[in-house]
Amino acid sequence: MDGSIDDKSEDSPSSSGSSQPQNLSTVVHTITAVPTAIPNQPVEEDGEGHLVRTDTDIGIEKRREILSRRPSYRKILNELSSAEAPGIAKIEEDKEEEAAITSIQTTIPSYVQTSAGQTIQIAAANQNELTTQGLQTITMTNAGQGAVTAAAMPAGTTIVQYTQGDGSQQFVTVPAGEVQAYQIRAPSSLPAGVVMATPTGITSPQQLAEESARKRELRLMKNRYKNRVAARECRKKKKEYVKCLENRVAVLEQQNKALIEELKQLKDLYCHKNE
DNA sequence: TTCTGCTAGCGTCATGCAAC
DNA sequence: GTTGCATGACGCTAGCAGAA
Repeated sequence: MDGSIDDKSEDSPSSSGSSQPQNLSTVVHTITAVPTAIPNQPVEEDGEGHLVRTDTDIGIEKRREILSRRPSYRKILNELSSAEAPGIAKIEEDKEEEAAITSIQTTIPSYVQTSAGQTIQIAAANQNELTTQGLQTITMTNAGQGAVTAAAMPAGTTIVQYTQGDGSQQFVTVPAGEVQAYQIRAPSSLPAGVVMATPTGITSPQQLAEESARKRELRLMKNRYKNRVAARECRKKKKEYVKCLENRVAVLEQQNKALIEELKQLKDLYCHKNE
């Protein structure tokens, strides 16, 4: 470490995206220049002053274990700020933003299913009511009709398309022939805006597998929006954390300079005294 | 002008952890 | 045991700079 924050932070492997080889056994990551945040992380110099670690050395499992033990950015930052440097601001919950998020969260979309082969749009009888649930449009489209056909999707698959409050769209697929077997209900246990489709008369293992896949999709759909927001927050926090560390580095460098200067003066003084 | 490599940012999924 | 949150990993895209 030379005291400066390496631009190739831990974001590098992911941020480089498709340009990076994805074979984990051969990838060499350049990690963040903040080893204190990852205790006992096996690292080594790559010859250019960068700290690197190899996945082949530690293995994915171990790596995950190490990473999972890493405290959150907020925790780290708060510990940093409480331990020293009163100038470092703690990361606190952004109340305004939270409130905004809460209000946005009510726009988690609903979706419904009907018989296949139809393209229907559910219009709002009561626009206000729909708006509060975030449901702007719901469109049922048969993939066989080519409206929004995904690759490798069996012909006849029904696609449930919905539009979120922010304008983004999501799709859920239902295999052909099973749409009729579903009934629509809205259990109170589900969050507002989520309608659950319950299969009836499932017996074969294949149907069970499909059912579990559907359940998984439902769960993911339920979490998707929240997680999108959470990811934004997390990145924001991470940025603040990195900025904080950079500030800390700058402060420490200043202190280091001052101490060197002081040492120099003391040495001079000592030499003159001896003369 | 086109190509290429890099970086930043985003959405999504998986997973660990804490609270209930 | 379940649920929600935080965050790492991954894939994708857009923008930019330098090279051909």
